[in-house]
Amino acid sequence: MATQPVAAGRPATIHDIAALCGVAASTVSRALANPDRVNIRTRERIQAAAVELNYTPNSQAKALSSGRTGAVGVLVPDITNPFYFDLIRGTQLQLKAAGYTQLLVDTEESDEVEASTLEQLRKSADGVIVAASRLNDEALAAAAASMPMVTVNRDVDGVPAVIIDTPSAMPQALDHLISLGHTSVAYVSGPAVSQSSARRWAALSAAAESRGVDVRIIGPFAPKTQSGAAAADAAVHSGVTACIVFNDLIAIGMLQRLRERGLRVPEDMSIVGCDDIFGADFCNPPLTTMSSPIEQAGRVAVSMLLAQLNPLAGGGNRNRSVMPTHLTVRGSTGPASPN
Amino acid sequence: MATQPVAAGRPATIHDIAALCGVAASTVSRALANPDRVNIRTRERIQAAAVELNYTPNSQAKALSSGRTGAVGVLVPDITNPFYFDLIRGTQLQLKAAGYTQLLVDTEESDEVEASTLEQLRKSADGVIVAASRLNDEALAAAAASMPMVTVNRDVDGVPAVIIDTPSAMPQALDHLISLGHTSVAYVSGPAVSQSSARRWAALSAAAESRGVDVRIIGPFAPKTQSGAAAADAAVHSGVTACIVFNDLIAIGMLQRLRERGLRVPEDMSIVGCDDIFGADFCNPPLTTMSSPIEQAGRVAVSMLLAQLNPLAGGGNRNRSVMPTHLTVRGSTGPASPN
DNA sequence: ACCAGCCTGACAACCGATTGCCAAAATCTG
DNA sequence: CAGATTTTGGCAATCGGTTGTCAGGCTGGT
Repeated sequence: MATQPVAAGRPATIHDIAALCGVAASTVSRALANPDRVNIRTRERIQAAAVELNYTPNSQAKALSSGRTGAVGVLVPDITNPFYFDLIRGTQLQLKAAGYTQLLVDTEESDEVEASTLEQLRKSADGVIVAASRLNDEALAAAAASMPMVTVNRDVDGVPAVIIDTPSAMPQALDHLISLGHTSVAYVSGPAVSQSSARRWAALSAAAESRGVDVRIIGPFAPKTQSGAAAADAAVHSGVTACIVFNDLIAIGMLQRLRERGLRVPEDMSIVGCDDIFGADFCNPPLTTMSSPIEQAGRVAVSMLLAQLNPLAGGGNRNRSVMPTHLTVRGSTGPASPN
Repeated sequence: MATQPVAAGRPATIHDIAALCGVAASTVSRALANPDRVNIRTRERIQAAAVELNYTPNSQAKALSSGRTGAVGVLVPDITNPFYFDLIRGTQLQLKAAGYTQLLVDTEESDEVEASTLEQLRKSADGVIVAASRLNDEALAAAAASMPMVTVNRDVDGVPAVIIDTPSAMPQALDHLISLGHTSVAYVSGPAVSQSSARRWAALSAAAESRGVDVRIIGPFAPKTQSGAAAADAAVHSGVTACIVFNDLIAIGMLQRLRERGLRVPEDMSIVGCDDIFGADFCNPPLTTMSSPIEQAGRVAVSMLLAQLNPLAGGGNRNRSVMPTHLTVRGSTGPASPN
């Protein structure tokens, strides 16, 4: 089939179409962009020519003249953290559906990388989705003021956010442990700059107070399985019989460490994770954890961002969306040892 | 601190600098791009002004006029497959170090999505890294001819490739099983269009032949944990005592299924995975698998691509790089049951 | 048939750089 | 000190579109 234009290697431009149809380039631009600004007959000729020449608009040129880039940045602190997989997939799907390109950046848990990335993206993206930002509130608010932004798991005044409501599952988790007979529980905290960790701890300690059980905090720990060893040792040393852990990565690392030390889970120590990441269901023992619709969170974040970009398109401009979370009980929690 | 230019919201352009320094825009461009084309004094004035105005070049404009976009596409079949995490991180780090932006795309295991993505990237990226392509050889070669490309785990004539040499570890794996007394082994194959799976099977069956053991192939199976159930059932039904599995995802799924069915690993069935992904070390039992330096593979792929983009920069233009693989023995393999 | 007013499409400026070409200036040479 | 050579920096075209402005053609009303 000779559908390919005989033309040279150079891809077709708007000018080629114009020449072929005997009209001006601007007319071609209009015919393709806002079709009713152009006579239907001309338009059809142009569209036919565009198809024949296998025309695809040059996105750089479009971006340069229109100011819109058709790209959205997605910033995550650590690409290799499974928690972000589903989030990324959610944003990717929704962005693609809307005709946007996703620029995925791993900010390496660093506020500086995050800040410089945002600065760069100001010019090269129409907006950004920032997951688990490591920036302080001022910096984040400033960045949000300079370009459309949606945060995930980070609540800053005036910045639209998708919040994965893990704190609300904290009482559930605590009650679960209490019902198993635990009275002394540790919260294994995440990075000091993580708002998520702070919120989880706040919710947990409030719940503990109202129930009259002893909950202490240990940490902070980096959100990696490797941190699990230190966390496990700290937990054992603190004498608690159960831990609620900032995230599954650390929790899984703790599982491994406890096993190494000859301690049994859940007989000697119950562990509750957070996020229900890939692996939480098949680690040993399977991890009791808090689950939420992460991929959906990604999709919602994109929708909220697009609503900012096209204010006209209506759709009640929510600026805060909360994703539900629930406790998923598996094998890593059990009755407190009679001790 | 008032480092910020008093200037309006609009970010500084090359013209602002030119005006401030009383030179032409082209001079500014040169001063910043190839500094020795311009008098050192002028250059310093310009650089100072650039700093003062907080100038950052507009990447679209740069791309439009220079033809180079400063972006590299990275295509993976499934973002949520942990195998690609380290690869992605490797490419990201190396690309960032070289001043490139990574455009990460999930092609959803679909050749069509892959093809259309490549088409789009032709205009908006300087090159692409294609991992585990689902395209046929002709389509891939054609795409490679139209833009700089490096493949990962895909060998096509004339296309530079990084090959993760899992096949070379197949004899190791087989010998490991033989030494444990297994004489009847199944290869659990991956997607029919996966060249990796084909190569692994070829290596395995060759090794089996030379050793006189019985190896059969079952599958194909999609590279997801969910496929593990069907794979496990098929393996059990085939009567083998050990499986070498296309990848860890399927292997982990099999572990779960076998447990559900009341079969013990490794007592009733030994399982060898492939890739040593996140989770392989903490699943139950920990998975014997084949490991390679995946992140390094990503970095090498980028280096090879950059070598294509800047041919001058020297650096022996290899067009094929093989990453070593070795067997990592964990708990999922054990002596064959006397049966 | 005449004039107002709407359609249509062309012209040209512009987005923010890069780059070939050329002239003025500075330096070197004899 | 004149002529040759090298620097240095400006002009203007170009990349591929978008968009404001405007003139001419067509329509309709009277």
